[in-house]
Amino acid sequence: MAYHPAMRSKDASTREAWRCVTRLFLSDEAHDRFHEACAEIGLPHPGSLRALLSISSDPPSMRDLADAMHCDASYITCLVDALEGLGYVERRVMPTDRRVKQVQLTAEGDAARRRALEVLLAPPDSLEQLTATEARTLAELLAKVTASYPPLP
Amino acid sequence: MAYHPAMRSKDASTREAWRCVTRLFLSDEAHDRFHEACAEIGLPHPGSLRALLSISSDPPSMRDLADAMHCDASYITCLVDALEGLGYVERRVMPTDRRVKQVQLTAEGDAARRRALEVLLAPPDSLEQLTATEARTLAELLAKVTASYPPLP
DNA sequence: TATTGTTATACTCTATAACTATA
DNA sequence: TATAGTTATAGAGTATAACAATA
Repeated sequence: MAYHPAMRSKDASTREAWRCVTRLFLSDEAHDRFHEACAEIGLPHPGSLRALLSISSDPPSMRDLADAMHCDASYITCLVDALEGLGYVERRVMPTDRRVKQVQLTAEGDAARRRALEVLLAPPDSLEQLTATEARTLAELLAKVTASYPPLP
Repeated sequence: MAYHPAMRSKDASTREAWRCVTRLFLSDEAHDRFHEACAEIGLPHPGSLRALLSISSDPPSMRDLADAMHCDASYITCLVDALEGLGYVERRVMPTDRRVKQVQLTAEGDAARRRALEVLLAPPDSLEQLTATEARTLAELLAKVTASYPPLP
């Protein structure tokens, strides 16, 4: 195969970028932030915060949540129990199919979610050191990369 | 306070960049990759892979590993047991202080680590779609951001 | 019969407490 | 006495299996 400098360079750059993401991941920066956000709104599991963030204005069923979070339905029961206990969500039996329960965000739940996001999305010091131009470029590139991932409320 | 467009823009960009990182984090992309890498080299816990990756050529003590991983020493015992059972590391009593055990990587351990990294550092499809220039820019910016984080072997 | 959700239970990962050996 | 490491045990988080209600 012929030498192809552009391809080789692109591959190396892509790998280097992903290596940095992996380091970010291993640094527990985002992980710790997640636990802080849970503490902020009194949630016991990180799982219940993920569930809270997954609930859109179109109320999902328990099964929808299980699918979105790639976990077992029984665990969703546990997570939604916690959210309901804090008054952040309500279970509503769907009239058209009485097997299904829809998970509806309450006003308190919406406020709690906003507070949790405030903690979660506060950038760490390592990002603050970028110049304005660098920050904008980074945001644009990462937005392109994460376009296919589930949105954040 | 006076209106200061550059600052405001920088803050918004930084937040947007971090929001993307959080989405990447929530997507379980890196998390799943970690489990794949564990399976590749027969490790039971993700923790034991983190430990394997933390071992430098200057063999750390059990306590060094516990400090580096911010976890309890007893858990390090469990992780190193797993690594030793697979022949990836050896415990060596330090001659100058016989309380201390140094964790030495074996040739098998070094090979396993390389295979694990191959899985771990293979960039996901979402990154492959960048152009060569974009990938290079992203790598540079992320390298700057993660400069203060622990390195990856 | 198949699907939604719940309960009861078990497994995995990680921490705490009590202990041994060395300093 | 204090520190390194281990053992035994307990806790948090998540899954599996059996079940009830509805379709």
